[in-house]
Amino acid sequence: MANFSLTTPIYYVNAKPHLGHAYTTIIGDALARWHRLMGDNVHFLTGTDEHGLKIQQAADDAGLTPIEFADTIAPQFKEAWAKLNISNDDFIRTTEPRHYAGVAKLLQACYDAGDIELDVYSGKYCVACEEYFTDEELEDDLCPIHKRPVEYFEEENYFFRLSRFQDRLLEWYASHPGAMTPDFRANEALGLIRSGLRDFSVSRTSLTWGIPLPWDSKHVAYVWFDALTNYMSAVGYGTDDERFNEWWPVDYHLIGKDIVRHHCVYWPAMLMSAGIELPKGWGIGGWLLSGGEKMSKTSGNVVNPLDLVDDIGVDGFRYYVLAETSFGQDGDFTYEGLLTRYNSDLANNLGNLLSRVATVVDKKCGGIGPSPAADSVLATAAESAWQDTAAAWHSLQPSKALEATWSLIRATNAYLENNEPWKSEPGEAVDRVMGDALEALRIVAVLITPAIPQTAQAVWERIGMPGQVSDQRIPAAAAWGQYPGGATVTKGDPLFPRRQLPA
RNA sequence: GGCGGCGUAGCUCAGUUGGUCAGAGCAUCCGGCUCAUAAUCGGAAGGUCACCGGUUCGAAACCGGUCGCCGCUACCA
Repeated sequence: MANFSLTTPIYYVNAKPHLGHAYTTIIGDALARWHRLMGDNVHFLTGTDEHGLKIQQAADDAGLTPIEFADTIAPQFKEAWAKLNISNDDFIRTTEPRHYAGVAKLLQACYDAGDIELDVYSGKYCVACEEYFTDEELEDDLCPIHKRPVEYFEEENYFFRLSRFQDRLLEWYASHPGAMTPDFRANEALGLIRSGLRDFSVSRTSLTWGIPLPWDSKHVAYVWFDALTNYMSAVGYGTDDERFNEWWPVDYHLIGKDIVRHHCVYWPAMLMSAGIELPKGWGIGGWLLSGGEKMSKTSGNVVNPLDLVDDIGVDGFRYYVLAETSFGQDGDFTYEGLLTRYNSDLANNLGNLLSRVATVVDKKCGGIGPSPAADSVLATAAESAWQDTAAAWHSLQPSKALEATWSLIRATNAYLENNEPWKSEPGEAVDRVMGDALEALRIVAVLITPAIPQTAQAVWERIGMPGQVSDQRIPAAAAWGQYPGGATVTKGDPLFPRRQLPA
């Protein structure tokens, strides 16, 4: 059994879970479930990033200590993922002891390698923000947030000598083509490296809410060494070498396009310095916009994913997110689009297919599902459907995977039209057609498991299959002809009641 | 400014290395069916493949140019 591990970014606890978090996490979950279906031993990691100035400030504002504050937000992410049916195997918080151990170990390794050195960070600093700004960010030399003059400050920081890694990074990526997906995002990342790399600071003395440097406790690790290291500390780096060796390197880091630099440039350089193997892959997603714009309170387009789950169901939401967007590209969430997808694909195609099959089996076969024919024309449709579905998941294209699966649903609807079993008297001819349709639905149930697991199980049970569909294994379970004659087929309420589009 | 990408049916987009490549889904219209959630199946309509020029026996696809749009360009989806 092969190991397959993947990660989402860890989410900063200065905000509650929103549509963007849900988007990346759902894609990760579907991919994790696909690999479990393939029989891989999967480790799917997500978590929360809890250090830093903003948390310290937010905690102060709330009259809490930083950890008390983080303790109020982190559970909200866990609850959100539970509600979205996210099957993460672990949830790491950067405030956990195991993470402290991992960060300390990585920092020490890079320090020992001579790639972390004391230097002076200088820049223009807004006292109100307690942040540095670049000249581009300043507006007429004023802080863009407070509109007040900034001061020139110098601060003693430890720096990671990223500038030493430009050639090594380019060489590594050249010898690992396809590591970053999709290609156009990979090109952007390579462009960043070619344009020259500057050292970056890895510590602050002005900050207290963080992990102290092992060799100089006056300094606290600054964001990147802290956050990125979660991917390793979660699987034992610094605490359990055996476990770490089992799970590292990770197969895929799923990330958003805005953190490419840190994951595809900083992170591999840090690992090189420490003498640790690099990740095998990066999946770089676009943003899920809302009504064509990035979500923001001011434009009033903020979408709460949990509200949508209440409205359209967890699988309705998951399906929409996975089917409507092309991974890598920005997607656009619209409520109309959500309902249109739901009606056409889930209610009309899949849900209605299940309904009509159950009814005909009830009327013509006494409610007992007949076995399929080995030479059904649907067998070839099923074969190409699962192969195309598999290929799409493996190239990180959920929307294509679903499209491929849906081709079998369409073929099955057409098959029923061509044979019109409802016109025939009960008998062998009808049994054959309905057995084929049920077999197609069995395979569909398997193939939709990663995307819409709850629905997959419901279909599985309605057609009378025993046990958990998630226990099925591809490719064996995708092979034609396994629906056992004699199973009880259940008519029931529509899986996806059609929804009225708002006028 | 620099680097990169895009402009194909009303909409969202597929179109490997140039030769049935002019396609899919949704939407629209017509017809069939009535087992089914007014669902489904079939068919039709609709595109000078942004524009101009070039290479070629042949280009949506290769080259040059024009117009338009977009992404990335150092701190967290």
